[in-house]
Amino acid sequence: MSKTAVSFAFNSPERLSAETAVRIREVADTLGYRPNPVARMLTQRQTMTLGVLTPQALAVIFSNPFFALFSEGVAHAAEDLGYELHFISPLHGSLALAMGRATVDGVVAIGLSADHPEVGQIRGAGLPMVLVDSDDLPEHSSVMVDDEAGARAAAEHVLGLGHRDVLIIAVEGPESPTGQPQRQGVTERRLRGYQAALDAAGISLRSDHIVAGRASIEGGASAFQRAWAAGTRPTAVLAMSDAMAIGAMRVAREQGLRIPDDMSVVGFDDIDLAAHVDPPLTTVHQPIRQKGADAVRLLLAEVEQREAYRPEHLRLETRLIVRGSTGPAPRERQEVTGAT
Amino acid sequence: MSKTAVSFAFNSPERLSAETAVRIREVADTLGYRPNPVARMLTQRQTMTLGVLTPQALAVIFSNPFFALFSEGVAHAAEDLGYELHFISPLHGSLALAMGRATVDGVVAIGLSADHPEVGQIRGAGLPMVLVDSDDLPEHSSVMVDDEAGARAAAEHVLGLGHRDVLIIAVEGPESPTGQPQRQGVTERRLRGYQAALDAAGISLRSDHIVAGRASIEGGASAFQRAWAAGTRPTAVLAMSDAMAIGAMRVAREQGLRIPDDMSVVGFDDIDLAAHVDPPLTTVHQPIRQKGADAVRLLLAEVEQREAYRPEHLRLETRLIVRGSTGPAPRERQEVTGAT
DNA sequence: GTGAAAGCGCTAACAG
DNA sequence: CTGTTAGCGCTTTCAC
Repeated sequence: MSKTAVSFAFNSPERLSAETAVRIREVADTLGYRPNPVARMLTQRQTMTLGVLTPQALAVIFSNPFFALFSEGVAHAAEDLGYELHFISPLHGSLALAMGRATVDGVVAIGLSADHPEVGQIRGAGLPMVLVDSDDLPEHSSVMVDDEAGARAAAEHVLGLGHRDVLIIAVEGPESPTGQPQRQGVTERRLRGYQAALDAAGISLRSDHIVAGRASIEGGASAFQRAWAAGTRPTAVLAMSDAMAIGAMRVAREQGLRIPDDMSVVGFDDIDLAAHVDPPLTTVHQPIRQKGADAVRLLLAEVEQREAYRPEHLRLETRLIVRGSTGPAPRERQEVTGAT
Repeated sequence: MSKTAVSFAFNSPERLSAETAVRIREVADTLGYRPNPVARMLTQRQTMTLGVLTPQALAVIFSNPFFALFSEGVAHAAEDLGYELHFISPLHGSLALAMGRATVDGVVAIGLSADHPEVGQIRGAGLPMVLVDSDDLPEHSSVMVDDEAGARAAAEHVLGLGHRDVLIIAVEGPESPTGQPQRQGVTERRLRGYQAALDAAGISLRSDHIVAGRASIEGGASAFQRAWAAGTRPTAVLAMSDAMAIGAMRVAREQGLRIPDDMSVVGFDDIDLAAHVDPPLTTVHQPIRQKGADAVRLLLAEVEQREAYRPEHLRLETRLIVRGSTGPAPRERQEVTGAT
């Protein structure tokens, strides 16, 4: 009984007499032996593991509904295809360091702009990668969503309801860490969408009617709070994430506003919670789970057929979901606002 | 410039002239070279990765608030200590298979009873492991919560409010997969707690006043629905998870019941959502995040000081949080119930 | 059907 | 300070 025999017993039992194979496995069981998976990875030159690269600490992933939904899609696809998943988040503050440790066959990067140093590093190393919610890099597959159209639809909706005084709650830029994997690119695209609708309606957006915060309930609450304290009295709020919209609603309510009677609110993402808050949130739906699943599918295309591989660039649809948080612009409030 | 030099440049730059080290790293960068982490793991005989063994598909982890909270704790501790995290969930339906692939230095097993075959496999292989919400195995550290005391407190609370007709919504046994990582052991312990309080009050629990379902909102809804359809009209519901309690509340409301006026509901876990439903859920708080963090801490004690290691068995406290979903037993309803 | 030997890419004694 | 060498534990041709 040699090493070869043992190896065969585990990997290609058919090349051994059935009897020997069984015997070997029994002995292995008794001894508590298991083939060392690291050594195995080394000789096979593949890890059967996919990496999910995120600029966030792992702990926030689990508390961020957007990320949780995305991971659900990724996990589902990876498991189906027999791959393990490895979440790569900053190690001792450094994503590059974590990336150096990561034993993966390819990487899904979410919320990292294409000029992020780690993205360059991975490209240089020739590791397969797909970019999600980033920019289009010709050599890499990517998945994004039509943020601009979604934002425009949201703005057109409130405009159609007669609102003329709109507050935009944006996600903070990359300077300060955001609570959600959406960065410059996404924020910019959504802003462009809002702006386009306002322009078309001949409404100019005052710069103090754009506030920013982290993409969380708290972030939305404090951003709205800040605007309110500064005397801003919009009849409608366009938030770049549902979490922020929910935070804004909470503060608004604390200020005595009724939603949607006194003020309308629109979110973005359509996380599960959106339908269950009171009032149910009008929002822009994006297929978050599917983004994750598609990203994995694209990544595996690259990982498994290195040769004839052609990058694909997916752009998924968004759509406005009208629920209870939006309504006609209030007459009196409009006047009050006019006086502000 | 030899392999050694390169290795040093990455691992112990101080053993090289500063100049050479820099030069090597530059060349490496240009070439897109990075030390192969798998080979590195092999020679170092450690992976710097911890495994989280779960009987659930990864995709459900992200949609299960209990699990998300637990993972948050695990992730936080692991990141602090410089370890990567690897979630080990059934591969092609087999946990053993996934375990075979897993390149980890140790494992946190959650919701797996001690007699689970994979637990035996890991023990046999001599891999460090800590058990969470399982049974106590003398050779392995473990973390659990005082489920029995928590359940008893919940039951005593409703009893103290005058309730005499109580419905228990339990988590399904291991036969059918549960939506939450709590199995036989946990279910049994909680049941024991409820029972003890009822016994002490001289109330006998009819067997049709225990229903079970998956530990999710839907599971709770359908379990309550089933009981209701069978004519059960309790004045109080004790659910073994907040998600189930919330599901039961939804169905109760659909049946025209007002909570807590017509019926009281108590949950278990105290997930974030519990405080934000309407009415806010009275529940048994357990330190879920901390369970995760403690498990990692214990695991690392074993991983890093193999020798003088002594297993520890932690039992964390639970405590009743009274919120708006419980109130005095309704007089009339009690009579109605009596007639059922 | 089974054993011998080479090598996956790296680290770490050990010389030089 | 730098190069040589021997493994880490496995897989995999290639003979037997």
